[in-house]
Amino acid sequence: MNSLFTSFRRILPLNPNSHHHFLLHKFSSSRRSSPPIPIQRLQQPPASPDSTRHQLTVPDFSQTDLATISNLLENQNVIPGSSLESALNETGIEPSYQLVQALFDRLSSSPMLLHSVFKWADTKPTFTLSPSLFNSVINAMCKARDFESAWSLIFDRVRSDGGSELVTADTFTVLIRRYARAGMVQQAIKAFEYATSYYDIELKLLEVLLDALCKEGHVTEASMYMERRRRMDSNWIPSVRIFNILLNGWFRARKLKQAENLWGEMKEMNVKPSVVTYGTLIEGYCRMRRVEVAMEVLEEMKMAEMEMSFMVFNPIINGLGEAGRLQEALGMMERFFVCVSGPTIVTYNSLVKNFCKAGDLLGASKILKMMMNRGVDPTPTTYNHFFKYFSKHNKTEEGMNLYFKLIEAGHSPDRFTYHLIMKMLCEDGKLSLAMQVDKEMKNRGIDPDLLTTTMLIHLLCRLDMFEEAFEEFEKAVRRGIIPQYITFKMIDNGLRTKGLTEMAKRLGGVMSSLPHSEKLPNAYREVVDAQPPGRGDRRKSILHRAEAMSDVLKVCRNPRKLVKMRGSPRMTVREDEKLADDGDGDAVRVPHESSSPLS
DNA sequence: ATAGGGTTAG
Repeated sequence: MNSLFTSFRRILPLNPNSHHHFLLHKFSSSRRSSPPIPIQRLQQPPASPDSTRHQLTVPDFSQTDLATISNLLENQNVIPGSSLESALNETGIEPSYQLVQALFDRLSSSPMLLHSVFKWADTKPTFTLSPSLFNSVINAMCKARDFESAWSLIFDRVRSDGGSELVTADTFTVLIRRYARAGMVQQAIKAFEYATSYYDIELKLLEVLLDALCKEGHVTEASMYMERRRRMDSNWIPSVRIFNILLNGWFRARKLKQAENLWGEMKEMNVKPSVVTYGTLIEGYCRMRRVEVAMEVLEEMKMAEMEMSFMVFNPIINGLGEAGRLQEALGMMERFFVCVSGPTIVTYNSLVKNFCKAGDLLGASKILKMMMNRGVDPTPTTYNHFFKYFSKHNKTEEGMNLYFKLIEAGHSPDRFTYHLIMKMLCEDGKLSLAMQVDKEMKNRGIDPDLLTTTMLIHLLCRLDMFEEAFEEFEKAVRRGIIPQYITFKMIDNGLRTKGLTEMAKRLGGVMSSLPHSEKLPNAYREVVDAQPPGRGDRRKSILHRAEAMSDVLKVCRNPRKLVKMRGSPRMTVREDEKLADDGDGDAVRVPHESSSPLS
């Protein structure tokens, strides 16, 4: 830290007359001690609904058992299930609720192993299957797209009269949501119809069905299904909840016209809108950049004496800010103050963002002061908006000033903060600072990633420091990062031009040991073909290209979010192999037909 | 987990 600070002063002498020096004092006023790095992690298995019910029972699964079985499964994964079952029996391990649950978590991608484990546990007399464990088997099977096994499990447990202790409405909820997620709309509907023919749970499940379809991007189908039911029973009036679900679906799909039609229909049918309805409308209109209309809805809501909260104020304040109407946004916040919930961190962050976007840093820091006076602490998101501004306008010095202030005040920058800072420093050619920030980022527990590594290496190339670039390249690979092909090419070209063929060969060796594509952005190929590596403005455009490319490579961690944003023309999502499994274990969508008993 | 609920885009 100290060396970083000194070198910073050497490279960028502090300028007390900087336009943005007022920022220097803002963040430090909420001085607090640096939060300790959490060392201990929870050792216990995640609590499940069933285990919390018997809180006093000693956890009944040992890590050794889990390891033994995991090991067994790994070595058996090509041998048919029957032999696996006997192998499991030979271990002599008694299945328990938690052990089985833990195994399911590990097996979510392998339906066959899942099935074996389930059968192994299920045949033991000491093992009793609870409804929630049963549903989690169903869930795991469906997640692995083995709907057929899920159905056969259900049919095994359903009595001839259709009743069952295990098969409940929740079971079908799981099934329906999973079908919807897999894009199998017809199967989702069939599952719903099957369930409702046996159970008296139609209303709740209908909501589940429509909600699942809407959330997975099938609003039209959801809406058509509702219409069909209305035609079947002309007296039927859909619940507010159903209207809300569909309204939300239309807005998510950015179909304003349809949303408005439904809203009209709702009024025609005298279905009284709820707070959720108003919230959905307001948020929806704001997202469609129709703040004006959103504010009309707000007035209507007031007339209806509905309680107004951050659910309606936040989108409007953000909408006004996005439209550059910052004074009105502030005015709206005044109204917000008098309501019970009052402004939240989201409100302040949104205002800070839009003041920064408008280039009004003074306004932004006033918001900052306001929020801290009200006891709301800024989050990394808050100050990232400032960094965004500094990075965009090449205000490296101001950016670094802010960075040091934050560190001194005990704040913890996040990954995005470091991305912005590194971008700023690399574009500005501040090599030694960039190297040190990179180091500090590591020390603070944020692992360097493809993006920061790429920026750093490309800077080295720009500075004709190809040997150092190679060194960083190797380091990155050792940390498990696969550099982009363009990065390799840049170093390779540089080394060859400098006559360092031996090093170039080593570089080539490292690269070919890595799985990689050989695609290059067009802009790069043009430049390289036209002129050998050198300095000049066009080199800079390469850097920009490379950064843009690595931005694209950022993987969305949560597939649900992709689904949420789907249909938005302003969002470009590459639905390719990069969208593979994440923590939740949801598989990539692949069109796939099921041969469930219903299809 | 699921009726809205948030985070940064040219």
